[in-house]
Amino acid sequence: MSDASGTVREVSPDTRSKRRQIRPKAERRQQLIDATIRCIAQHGLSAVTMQMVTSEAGLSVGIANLHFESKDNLLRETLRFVAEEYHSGQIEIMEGSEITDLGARLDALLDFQLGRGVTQRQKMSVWFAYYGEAGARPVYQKIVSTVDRLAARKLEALFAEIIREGQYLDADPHDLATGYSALIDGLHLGLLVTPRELSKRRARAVARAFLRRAFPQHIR
Amino acid sequence: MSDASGTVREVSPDTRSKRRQIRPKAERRQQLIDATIRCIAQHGLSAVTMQMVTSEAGLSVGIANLHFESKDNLLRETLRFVAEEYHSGQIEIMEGSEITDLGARLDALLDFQLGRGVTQRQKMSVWFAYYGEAGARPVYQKIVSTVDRLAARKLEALFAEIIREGQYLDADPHDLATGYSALIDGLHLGLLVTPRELSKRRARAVARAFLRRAFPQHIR
DNA sequence: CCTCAGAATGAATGGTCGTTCATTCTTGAT
DNA sequence: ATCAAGAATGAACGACCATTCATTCTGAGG
Repeated sequence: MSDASGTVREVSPDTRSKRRQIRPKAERRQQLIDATIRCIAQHGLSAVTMQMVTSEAGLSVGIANLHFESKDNLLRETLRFVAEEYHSGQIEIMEGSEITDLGARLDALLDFQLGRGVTQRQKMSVWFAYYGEAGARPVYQKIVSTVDRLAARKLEALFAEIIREGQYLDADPHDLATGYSALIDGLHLGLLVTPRELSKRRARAVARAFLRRAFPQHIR
Repeated sequence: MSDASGTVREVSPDTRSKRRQIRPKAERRQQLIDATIRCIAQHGLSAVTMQMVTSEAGLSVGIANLHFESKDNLLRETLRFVAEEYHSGQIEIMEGSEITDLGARLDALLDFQLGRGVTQRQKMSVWFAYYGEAGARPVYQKIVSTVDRLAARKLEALFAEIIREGQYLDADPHDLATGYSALIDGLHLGLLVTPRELSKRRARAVARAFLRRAFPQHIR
């Protein structure tokens, strides 16, 4: 599981020195993207400013335009990062060869989708902040749908395998995959907007109930 | 100067004259909320400005602060309007007495949730624009969750009735209602972000398949 | 016809934002 | 030790935003 950036890093434990540091370009870019994620989660996409992001990253204002050409570009790259992290995680599970049992693979997928890494408020906030703008920004639509399509195909293939193995009649892998994905998205939304009324535990139970009704022999 | 020249005369037949009109407060408020919805859908919540909204409504800039005290308040009232419109529509169906057959009532609910009125891009855009900010704005969370809770309870009650009538064993109305609501939310999201890959027709089919698996005697 | 309460206007204001770029500083090669 | 390359800084700038309020205009009641 590519968790290269899952945790937020805090540099230089002791020295809180203001001494400027020169770091490779790739590292600064990631540092800024991480800060952007934190800012979106805390203040909302529409309230994010460049000053906010750069100071969150512990850097000066000018640096964002040095590594990304503009605010627009920084936001775009941040969305791309979050989207790819999520989808590559899914695909790794669906393609991985260490899990051969199809039911176990479904379980692993569900754990990833509703587990620690993904459902952190930070990531979910970013996710839906962009969805909210997607209607007006074709660029965001494209980034998400491009990466989404591949995951959807893989999920459909997995479902088709399960249907074949379990000989589930009148079960359409395409519709089931669409429904499952929508269900997961909806649960993420519930976790974000009404966390008081929907715990992670219950979200998992609900998703699992969906799978159990569809593939009773494979789940539980 | 002669009016026969290129200059446009003020006396055009039925066109909107620039003559200012005085209208009751409630009407102006709704006019501004409608304009706000259109602006959010077209430009995204983070790009909406007061000038944009007021000119979309065909009014002057000052008027927004006359009827709503601030931009923040206008946006809040717009969310409240959309949220209440959606949820009162649902509740009307679930409480209405003209439909006595439970299966038919479910069908009506589904038609409303994925039908013309709700899934118009405008409304969905607004919906998710606010969801995106909900993580950072407790006010939005409160508006949505307050109105959501009631609809969720009604849905759960409807499901419980159906379960009793159909004697569906090991079906939990609470989990089923949560799952169904999440599914609908997820389908709305799909319709908004990837309309190319998810048509309204298919969204309805997917939701219907969910209900059919849960309540086979009542659906289809 | 006149009056005037208050609805509507939009130029002006003050503040905030994204972006720039002259300057400073760091680092690795010499 | 010296230097050049270029990473990092942050004050400054212009653009744009929300909000204000002096002024204009409207229409119902007298």
